[in-house]
Amino acid sequence: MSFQIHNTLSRRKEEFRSLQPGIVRMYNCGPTVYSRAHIGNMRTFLLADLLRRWLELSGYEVRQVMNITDVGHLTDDDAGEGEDKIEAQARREKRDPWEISRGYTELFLSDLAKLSFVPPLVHPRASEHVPEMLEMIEGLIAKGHAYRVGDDVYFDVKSFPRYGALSGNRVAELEAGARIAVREEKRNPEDFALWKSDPAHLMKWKSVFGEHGFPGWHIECSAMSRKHLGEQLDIHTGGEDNIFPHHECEIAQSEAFTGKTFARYWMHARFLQVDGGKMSKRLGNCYSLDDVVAKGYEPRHLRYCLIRGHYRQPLNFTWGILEECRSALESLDDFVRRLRVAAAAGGPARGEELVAAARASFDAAMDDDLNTPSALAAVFALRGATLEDRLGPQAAHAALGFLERVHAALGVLRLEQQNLDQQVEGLIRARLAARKAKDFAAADRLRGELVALGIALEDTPRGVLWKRADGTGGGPIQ
RNA sequence: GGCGGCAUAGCCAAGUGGUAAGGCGACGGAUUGCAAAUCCGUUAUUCCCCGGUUCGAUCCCGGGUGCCGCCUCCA
Repeated sequence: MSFQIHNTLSRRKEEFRSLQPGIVRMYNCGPTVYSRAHIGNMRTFLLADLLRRWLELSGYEVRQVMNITDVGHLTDDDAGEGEDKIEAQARREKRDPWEISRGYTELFLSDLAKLSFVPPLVHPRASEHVPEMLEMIEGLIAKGHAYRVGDDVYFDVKSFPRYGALSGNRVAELEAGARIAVREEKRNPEDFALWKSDPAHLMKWKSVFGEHGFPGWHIECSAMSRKHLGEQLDIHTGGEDNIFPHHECEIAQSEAFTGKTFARYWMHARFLQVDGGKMSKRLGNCYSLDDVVAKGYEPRHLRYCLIRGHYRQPLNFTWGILEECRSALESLDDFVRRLRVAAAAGGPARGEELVAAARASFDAAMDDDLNTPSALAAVFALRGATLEDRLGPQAAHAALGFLERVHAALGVLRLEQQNLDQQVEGLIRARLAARKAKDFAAADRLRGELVALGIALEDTPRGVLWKRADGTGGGPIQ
């Protein structure tokens, strides 16, 4: 079975094949760093991380680029009007816009790290790629796809007949839409800004178009992907809202400039819903990772919560659901401990076919357009088999290996072994001896001491399992 | 108005033209020195509604209803 990807462009699943054998060039639309990223943002970025991980496990070298938009994203991009989002936030916070973008960039990267994202090759900043953008803009003018009006530059949508192919929008219908762009200087209402000039703008650059210019939002991705990955991408990802206009515009700019297909596979994540609807500042449910942690959850609980649904399906978030996710994940932690016990125990070889079947199901699910809910089901099926004691030591060992793969793909398990300090291990062994001698009073007293140290015990037929009260660590003592 | 998506048990969520994975929760039983965990059993007979195609549809087609997204800031 090969890797199947749902391509927004064709609206169907396609077999994934990279342009260059063994190498995948992937560009992920990243955040505009004007505020704290919320858990909905994370769902979209998680699609990128999941893809990265699965492609690598499938044997590809993945050249992954996720941009940081730190300039040029206006509150009304296509009209080329409105305020720069970062400058607007700077005004609200009464700070320098560069401070704003730097601060939120750091927070964003720290959130990704906490959520176990595999770092991309590079997180290019728009502000550091203005020369590359200008090169493309001037090239587009030279090729007749863009035109200058005063010190502004617009892309001429009518010069690119495929405009609308990704989103299904037709230019004629767009004109009749709710958005009426009233920039009379534009040739067509749907033309979008490549470069704007405004002396009042705080983040600005000199160029052939004047002293006080700044780039349009869409051009950054075309320029940065070209610089870091070349003219043709294998995969381009983003949130569903990016389909139009952002990605439609990127295609137009890049393809008009290079004459080549920009990206072959487009993948878009559905918006996360909260409390059954769109999250909103008004309702106060634009939760960030900090809110999740403040409620006592670990980042991986959120990660699990986000992969429990398929990325193209609607997914709802509530605190109650997050709590269910914690329970599910803890039962998987327990599964790992049981496996360690079974691997260390003696007994005949058996159950290897169950591990092989789980792995086959898991791989098939992931190959099917990253069907994480189905992949998770394969893991739980193996957990069931383990708890029924159907795995011999070799199979248990193999199962642990399988879980390494699961973790490499999903990043939600806890597999690291933690050693007990000698004092604690001594107490556990003393209690074991007391139980064996049927001195239950002493055993319970020792367990009390361990609880005070934050260690929980569980007696099983094969020995004692310990774990820390906070859920970390744990393993068998025999 | 244009473009698109979704509707599966108490909650969450896969999936298939031949009668429904998995998780969480709940209930009953078992096991355990105790505890915890675990095990067994039960928990969807309209898979939103109405038509149609078919030997047969939850899955295909048409219509309806509801919700969501883009077209306007948004991942």
